[in-house]
Amino acid sequence: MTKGNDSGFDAARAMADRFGRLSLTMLMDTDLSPIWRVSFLANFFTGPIYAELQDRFGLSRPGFVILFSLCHQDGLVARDICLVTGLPKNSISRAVTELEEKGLIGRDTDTADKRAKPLTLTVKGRALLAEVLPLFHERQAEMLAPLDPQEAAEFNRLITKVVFAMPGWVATG
Amino acid sequence: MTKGNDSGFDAARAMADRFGRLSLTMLMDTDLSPIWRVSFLANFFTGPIYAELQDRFGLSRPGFVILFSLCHQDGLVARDICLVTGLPKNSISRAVTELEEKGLIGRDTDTADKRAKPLTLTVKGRALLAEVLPLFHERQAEMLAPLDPQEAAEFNRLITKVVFAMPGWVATG
DNA sequence: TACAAAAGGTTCCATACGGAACTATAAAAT
DNA sequence: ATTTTATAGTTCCGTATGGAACCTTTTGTA
Repeated sequence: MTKGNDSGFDAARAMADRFGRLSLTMLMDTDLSPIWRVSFLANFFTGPIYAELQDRFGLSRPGFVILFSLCHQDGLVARDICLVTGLPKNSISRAVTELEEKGLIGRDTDTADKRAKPLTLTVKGRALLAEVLPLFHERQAEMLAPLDPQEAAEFNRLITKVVFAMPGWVATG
Repeated sequence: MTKGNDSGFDAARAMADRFGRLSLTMLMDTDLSPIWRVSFLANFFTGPIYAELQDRFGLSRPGFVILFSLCHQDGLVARDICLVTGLPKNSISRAVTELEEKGLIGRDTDTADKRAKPLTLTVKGRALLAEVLPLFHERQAEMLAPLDPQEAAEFNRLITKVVFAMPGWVATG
């Protein structure tokens, strides 16, 4: 990428070429540009990668989140996944069934609470996850690439601050 | 909000209460936490507001984006909206038809290019938009509230930098 | 010109999605 | 103890979604 005094112009032109001239307005020149930038980033960032996941690995978005969650904490139940993703419980239920049928996770019944069904990652599930994770790592690296280390650290600090203030204003479902 | 040396703890507890303990792990302690924070913010940020838009005003997400785009630039065509949102053209086509039926937008036929159908905001559409925009403004203010002015400026600078680097790595659809 | 390729929109159709009702178990209340 | 209320998951079903085929107009090419 050109690093000159015209790099701002280059970036704007590349943006317009790829996303249309309107995108410049939406990202920079409206009252809602800050919020639009967040949506825009998340949208074009995660959208394509989940599509690729579906195509290449037959793994749905909820499916991936379940595997990813389980690799960090075994024995989670469906409700845990619902809370952290905001997805409705029937979507998670379907995805769990699907993952179990594919042998990617196991589903027990809690002896103490027979309603709950703790989930565990199988060897096969862990292997698929290992295959898939690099895609996300690459993507994340690309996202942060334009920032130097100090900027990246500051960006992470600020977005963390914003995110941790959310419980105060996000509607309680 | 409590501003003491325990505010970090308070924030973490509030987060766990609202989104589950797992959310703390996902937001802070994984290799993909940076990317997760972006998704998380966008998800819980825009999700509820679009649901409210549908319930209270019968306005779909594509519907809102179309109105919002048109208020900044009249005469846009469906394709412009597709590019800036990443939504497929049939979704936009449906939304446009719906908005026209409700009298919120007008749809001409370009005399120079009879394929294109430039859209315009009607008085009614402009009025609905004026009614709806405050919701987004409030939401945006809440998002940025935890940051002081310098931090907010820096956050905006950094996310802009990230977003404008996207054309280099987002797949060309 | 003609003819192929591309582009803007619409329609068709299979699938994904999420609200609501339901089952089964657990906790709370009287 | 019995009844009510709440919770974990599943199933049902109408709706929304998006890929693919299609129509029409425009652009590029021989």
